[in-house]
Amino acid sequence: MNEVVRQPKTGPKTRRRTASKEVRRQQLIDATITSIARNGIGGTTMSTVTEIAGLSQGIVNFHFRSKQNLFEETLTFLAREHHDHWHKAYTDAGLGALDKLLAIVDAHFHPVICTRKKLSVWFAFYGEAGRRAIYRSLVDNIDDERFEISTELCRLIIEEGGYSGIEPRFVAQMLESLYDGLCLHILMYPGSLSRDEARRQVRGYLSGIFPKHFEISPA
Amino acid sequence: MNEVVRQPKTGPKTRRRTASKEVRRQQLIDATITSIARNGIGGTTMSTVTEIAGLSQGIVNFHFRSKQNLFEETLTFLAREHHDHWHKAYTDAGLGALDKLLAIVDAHFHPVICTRKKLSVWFAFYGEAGRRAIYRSLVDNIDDERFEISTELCRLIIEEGGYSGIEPRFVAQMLESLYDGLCLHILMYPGSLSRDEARRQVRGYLSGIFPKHFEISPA
Amino acid sequence: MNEVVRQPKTGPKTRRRTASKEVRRQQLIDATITSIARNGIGGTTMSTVTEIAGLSQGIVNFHFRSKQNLFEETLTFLAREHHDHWHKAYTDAGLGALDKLLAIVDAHFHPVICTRKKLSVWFAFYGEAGRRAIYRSLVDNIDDERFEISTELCRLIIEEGGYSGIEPRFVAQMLESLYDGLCLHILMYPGSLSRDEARRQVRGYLSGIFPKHFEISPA
Amino acid sequence: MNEVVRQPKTGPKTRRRTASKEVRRQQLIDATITSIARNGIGGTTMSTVTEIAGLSQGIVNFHFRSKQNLFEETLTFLAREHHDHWHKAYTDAGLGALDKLLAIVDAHFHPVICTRKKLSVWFAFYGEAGRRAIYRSLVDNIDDERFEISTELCRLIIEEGGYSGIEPRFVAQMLESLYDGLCLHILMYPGSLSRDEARRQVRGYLSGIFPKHFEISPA
DNA sequence: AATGAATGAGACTTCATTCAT
DNA sequence: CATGAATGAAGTCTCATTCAT
Repeated sequence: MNEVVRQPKTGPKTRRRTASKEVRRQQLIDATITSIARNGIGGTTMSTVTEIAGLSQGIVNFHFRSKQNLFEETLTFLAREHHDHWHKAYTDAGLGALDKLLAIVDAHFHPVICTRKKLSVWFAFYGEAGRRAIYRSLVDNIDDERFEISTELCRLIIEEGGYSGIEPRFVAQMLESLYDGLCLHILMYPGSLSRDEARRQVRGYLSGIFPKHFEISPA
Repeated sequence: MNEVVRQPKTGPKTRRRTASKEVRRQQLIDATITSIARNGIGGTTMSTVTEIAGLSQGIVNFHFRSKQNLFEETLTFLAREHHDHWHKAYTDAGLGALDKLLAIVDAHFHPVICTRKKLSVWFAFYGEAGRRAIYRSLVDNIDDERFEISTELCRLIIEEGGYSGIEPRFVAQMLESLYDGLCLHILMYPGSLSRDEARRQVRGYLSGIFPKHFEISPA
Repeated sequence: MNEVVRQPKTGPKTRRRTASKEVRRQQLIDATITSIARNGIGGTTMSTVTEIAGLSQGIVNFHFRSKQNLFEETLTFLAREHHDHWHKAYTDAGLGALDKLLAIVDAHFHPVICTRKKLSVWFAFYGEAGRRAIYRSLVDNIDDERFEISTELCRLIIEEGGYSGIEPRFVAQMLESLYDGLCLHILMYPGSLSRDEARRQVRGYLSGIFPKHFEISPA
Repeated sequence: MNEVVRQPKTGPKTRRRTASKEVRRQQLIDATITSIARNGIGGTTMSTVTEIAGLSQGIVNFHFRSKQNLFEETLTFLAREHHDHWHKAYTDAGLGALDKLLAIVDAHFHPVICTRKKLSVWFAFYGEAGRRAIYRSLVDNIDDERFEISTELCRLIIEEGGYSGIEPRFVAQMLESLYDGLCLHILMYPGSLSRDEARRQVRGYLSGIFPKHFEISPA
């Protein structure tokens, strides 16, 4: 009664019925970023994320263990992306210390990195005690690495220029604070401060500190 | 939507103290700040606040209309306190423009203002789209006022010193970003950056910009 | 406004049965009717409803959006049931106008329709300003339809019998008031007035108004 | 040290500093009726009542024992008022049985009695199981009295007119149902049915039942 | 007699997580 | 792999009642 020759539903080529694990994960991380930007991290629920991703409710707990984990992986993703970006810029830049430093500066305000969507996530983690701790456990080493590199570059620049009375760590600290302060302003007053103006602010600061290096190249 | 006639099962166990409306309100605002610092704004519930205040659950809705309103009044309180502080410093400072500007700078890092508890609240509002809008509606005019004053002071200083190539608004913008960036670092890395170091960072920046004004008094 | 990451403390103790959306909705509507009859609409809480339905607290907000919506859908269900009942009776009745009118009358006191449980719901909506408005927005068109049909039937009966001094709308209005008044008495004094006696009351009234039509068939 | 001759603060005439108990109670009952009409009985809180009365929160529990008691006293007040009204009309009416019956009918639709505000309270009590029980415990004897009187009047009228096939209790029951049904329509569709039309409906019914009695007196 | 701040039980609602399908 | 119905803890808010003043 059932002699019809059945053919396998899934041929060797159509075996992958659904997206691969990695694709799904990235899809959900992107949706999380979008949702945090749109609804805030407190207004971001499994529903908002999965709805933006166009997937079903329960899938987050399937691919990530929990909401907490989803958030951590989202931050990790952004941190890695950010790191890769400035690190590549730093590596690819010219040989001069200033060039390398400016490459790092510019990386912070690159259109791919310095998005209001992504800034929303960063400041979501800055905004709450518990998440600040998570941030530190996940991102501190990256921040430290950049700080050390920046400090060393400043040291070289100071050496090159024979500047006096300038502490490399002091400048590096200044830069880190400026990145955050300017990004906060970009996030809060979108119309009032553009990425490019922010970049120029930092460069303006550096040109004041290292005047000899900026005499020729106004950038 | 409920209309069941309720009668309290348990008589009052603790004697009730009656305090003036203003005292209770401040008590609850203080508890809110403490709770936000301790648990984050998302982890701050009516329970955490009233427990810290040593009062009963329902009292917040009695004195403030809602949790949302409590948060807004808390921010308003801090904004007013902050404003009064720097504004008084600005008024009381010596007649020189730089003195006034430095007074404003110092006010930002004053031990009463620049507490990690209070910073927690500020950055809680920076951390989420919805709350950023609330922040702006409540604090923008204060921020604007300070920005205008700082800009004008910079203009005067530039005029006095005959500095060239410096844009007053540029410096004022820089200062605002620095306040935020440095405060974020104080909040995130308590051991690594003290209020005093932060203050010195800003002064160091200004001494680089306005060297003539700093020749004699290195502060 | 809360964003604490929650994790259920207790694993699921009862196995979860998954039913179709429509089945669950009807189950909850039935439970709502039962609860309103038992506890009143004010004493009907999400707990009473879900307990009667044997389901968990949160399920009402899952299938209906809110308690308010649950109540509205419950009323809509009863209104539709009632309408379908009298309308079918009206359609199925013999060709005579009186037959059709009596069919409508009888439908009001049919054992499936005229339950104390269901009457409880109707009068719950009559009992409060806000709910009266909801009732009107949901049921008015049905009531209007019946009123128009009844009026037309009365007009035909008057024509047939050559009755004088009788206004069709007047009789229809009388009938509508009688339905409500009698149902209220059934609801309030269960032992004192049966559905059947109520039906006979209305028929008695009509036989007084339209004597010729009742000469032969006393019903 | 304290030899000043003190005079009593409260002279014999100004002793009553505040309104008498009865005045306060009535003030609160009136406010309760207004609130029930405006907010529904479920939306009526101690606050809505005391606010309408222009008094302080805690006063209800002072003059009435509880909210429940306030509601019961409000119903009792209305029941007594209603009873006094129709009973006086019944007593004052002409000697004829029909006159007395019509006096009772008219009393139900008197402008002082048949207010939407007051109807709101009646139907609030009809609308919920628990309150229906309270209604019965408080008002049943009044309703019974009126039913018996009406029945007796109908018996007399039937006797006088020599009507056949009419059951006095049947007519009395009809009248009671009509009162409720018509009042419900007045409450729900204010524009559509006036007190006067309602009164005419009942009279129209009676004129159909007792035609001989209405031959001469048309109104 | 009156006020109104305070209490706390309980209502509605949200939502992370689970799991039958 | 994926879906989405279901659970239940926890949060916000309301409000009858109490009682110091």
